[in-house]
Amino acid sequence: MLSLHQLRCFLATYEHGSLTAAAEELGYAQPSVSEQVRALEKTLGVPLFRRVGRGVVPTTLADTLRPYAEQAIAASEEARRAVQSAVSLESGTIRFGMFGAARLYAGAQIVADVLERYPGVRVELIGQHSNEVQEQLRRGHLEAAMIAATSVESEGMTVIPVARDELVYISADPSRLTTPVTAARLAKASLIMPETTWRNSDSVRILLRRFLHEAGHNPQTRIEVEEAEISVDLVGRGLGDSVIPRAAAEQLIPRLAPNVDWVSLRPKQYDVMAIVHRRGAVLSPAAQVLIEIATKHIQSVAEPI
Amino acid sequence: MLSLHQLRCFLATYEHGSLTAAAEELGYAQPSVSEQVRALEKTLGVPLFRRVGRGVVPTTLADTLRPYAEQAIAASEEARRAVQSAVSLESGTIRFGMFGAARLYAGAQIVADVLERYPGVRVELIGQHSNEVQEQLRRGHLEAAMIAATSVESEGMTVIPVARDELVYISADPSRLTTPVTAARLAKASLIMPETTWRNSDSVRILLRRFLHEAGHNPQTRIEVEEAEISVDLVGRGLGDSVIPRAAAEQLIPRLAPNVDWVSLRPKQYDVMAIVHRRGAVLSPAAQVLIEIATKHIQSVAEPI
DNA sequence: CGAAAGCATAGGAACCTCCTTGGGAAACCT
DNA sequence: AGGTTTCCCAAGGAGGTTCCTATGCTTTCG
Repeated sequence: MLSLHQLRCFLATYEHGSLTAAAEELGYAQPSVSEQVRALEKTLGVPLFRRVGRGVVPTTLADTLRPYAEQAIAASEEARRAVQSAVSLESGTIRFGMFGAARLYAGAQIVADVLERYPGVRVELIGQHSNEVQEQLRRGHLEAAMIAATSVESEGMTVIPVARDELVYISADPSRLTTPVTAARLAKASLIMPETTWRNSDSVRILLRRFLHEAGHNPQTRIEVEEAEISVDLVGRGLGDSVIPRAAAEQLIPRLAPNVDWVSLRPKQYDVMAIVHRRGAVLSPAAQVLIEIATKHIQSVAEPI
Repeated sequence: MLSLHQLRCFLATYEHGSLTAAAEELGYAQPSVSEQVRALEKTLGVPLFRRVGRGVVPTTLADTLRPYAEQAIAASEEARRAVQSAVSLESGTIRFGMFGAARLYAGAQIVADVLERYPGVRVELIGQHSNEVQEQLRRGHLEAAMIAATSVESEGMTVIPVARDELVYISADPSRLTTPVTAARLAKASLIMPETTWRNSDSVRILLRRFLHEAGHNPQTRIEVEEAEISVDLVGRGLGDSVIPRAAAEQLIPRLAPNVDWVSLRPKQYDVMAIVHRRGAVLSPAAQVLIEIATKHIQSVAEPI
């Protein structure tokens, strides 16, 4: 089988017209280079050099081989270089999981920050929802992620809480916002909830279910939609109320439904955001950078833990 | 050190997302591929796959590496292919030595014939003079050549005579061409001789010197020029006479000096053309092809042996 | 003709490659 | 939930490769 080592020896010999000189350049003894070249000639089945008195002379077949050999060597060296520069974050891709709400909070700003610090990299923020992200983590397609920790069955995962965000009750009807909403009142409300696909494992849903169960009530939603933006929009149209993280409320309400306002639950409920990665994993520099930046931003819009 | 083998294992693993599948494709046991990949990771100093439960998942560094690995592999395969096609004369270069006069006889026709039979090849006809060609042979820069055998000290060389060509006396004065020219007459003639640089080792000179010496005369040349064409031209202008191979005379006189004619020497003298190569050398297909074609053409203009 | 240069060969030590076997973890299947 | 399968890693050993030193042979050069 053809090997780079053989090609290296061939090229050195070709350039020097001498096995001895090639060996010296490569830091080997002369018979070693001789052996490699002979092996190459054998695998190709053709003579590459004529052994002629003092020295060796390339055949025309060697002339034919040379450019390809050079290309192979060059590609292998390029490979080394490219990987090194990627590992030092001069290039390459940083891939990081992030659930929908967190992206809403700070996604664009995080990408901008990373690109400012590492102009050569490509950034991928992956995943729509915490559970989806978690699945990718579990499968190893992601190294680390920022997720809503409440929804995590954390087996095999290391979870590092970073910030918490209060869940607030939003409504277009000011009369429902005069006092904090209790479980009893929430159970009677007509709710519009997002994240339909993840109905049973969405962290906000889990929190609400627990909140209601503890007071002996059952959750009940009137309208299910996929996007948080749409549920806020619908609340603005007076079709129902909703419960969403406070940072999401502050971001979405002014934009989508200025007539909507919010009030706390009683007792207050918190969605916890956390960094998550496989237990025992050694994080790449890329992942560490993104964790650092994402944490900083999340903590600037939500409450640090 | 990076090796093609490692890259091959890496690529197979990358494509299958599995060491086992890669091993199967490559025809190895799984631990072997595993070892190669680990060695590659070690030499690069970076992780290329995350080992995650069942299967492995490429890291972004693997994504970075892949195109370079593919390029290196591709170049090595191209190398193989290129050499094979060159050895089968589908491509590559045929290099062949040929002394000036022989090129004059049939050079262009030989090149045309080779190209017709092997459209992909490049042809190099090398060398101005038999001695120069012979030197290149000795140094191994040429595999084989067609030379004027008279001038060869053939030690270490295999010489295969192919054709002989009579040396003829040419003149613009018809009165000197009525009878064959003897050594006595030649000694008195005013001669224009080509191949100045090779004065002492040119085969025609050697033949003439021997021809004259045997009759007790000394050679004497009036004008020395480099090119056979020029000497014929000068003979046409009546500045002297010359002795050149008959085939050269037939080719050059109509073109350069129609008023010139020729006559034999007495006794007739012959320049011998031969194929020459290093003793014991195994000739490449390319060289064999050129020998065959050149021989055919030389024998069509000169007298076969 | 002797000296120097340069390739080939030989033999042995170190290393690499590949295999088989066995173990453990994750995923899949009742 | 428990058993089975899948897939990876680890270990150990056989066989091959690589690389060295030493030596011999041929060519070249003074």
